[in-house]
Amino acid sequence: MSKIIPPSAASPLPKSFYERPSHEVARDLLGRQLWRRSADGSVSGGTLVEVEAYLGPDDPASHAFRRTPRSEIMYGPAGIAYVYRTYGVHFCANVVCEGAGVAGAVLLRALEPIEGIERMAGRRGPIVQTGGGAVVRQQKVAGENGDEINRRALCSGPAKLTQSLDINLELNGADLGGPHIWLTAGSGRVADELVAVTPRIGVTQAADVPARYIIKDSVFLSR
DNA sequence: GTGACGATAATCT
DNA sequence: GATTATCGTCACA
Repeated sequence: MSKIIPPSAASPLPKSFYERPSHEVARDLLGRQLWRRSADGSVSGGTLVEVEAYLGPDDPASHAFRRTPRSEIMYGPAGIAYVYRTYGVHFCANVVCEGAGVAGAVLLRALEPIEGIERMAGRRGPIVQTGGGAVVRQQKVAGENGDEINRRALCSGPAKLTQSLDINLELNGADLGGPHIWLTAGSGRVADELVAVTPRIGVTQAADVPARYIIKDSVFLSR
């Protein structure tokens, strides 16, 4: 019996992958694979299908539009994670790009779940206690009697993705070469014919700038 | 299928 | 004190 080698065991992408402008990195991240090893040792992850590029002082939608303590990480070296909390209740995960001194990052918005799907579903719901004690019912991810998990409901949005993969503020600044979080080449750079670019979602500034890169026929996109 | 709404805390002005 | 790179629920069509 030969042991099956999971795709998460592949070598992490090199630092040089991230040391490029955000738009290039974003485009090239499609089809690559994101992996997360939780404290219990389990690995979850899958193939990226939707990302957004964020720039520096020229991009009003970017946190790095102003250089502040929070955005300082986007001005630092490439190849590390930038994780922040939004709306008081969710996390978003980014990949820092460019060289030290130049701000840039790519927001990871959606992926096709491949490994650790049961764990993802467990982290996603069906019921969660919020900080204030309120009980919030979440989108249905599994049937009443242990039916098949709805893989589309797990990582089809930036905050769903972080919840499914157990990504939180502890990972802010983490090296994307592992061991807690890493990216691998997947099946390689996806063909241009599969890629589309649209305006970014949910931003109020620069709302018409095309910077959202998607695998256009994927069923695992947000929305 | 669409649109309004609230949760909730870090960050910045 | 205002804003926010979101999500799930509800009402309605």
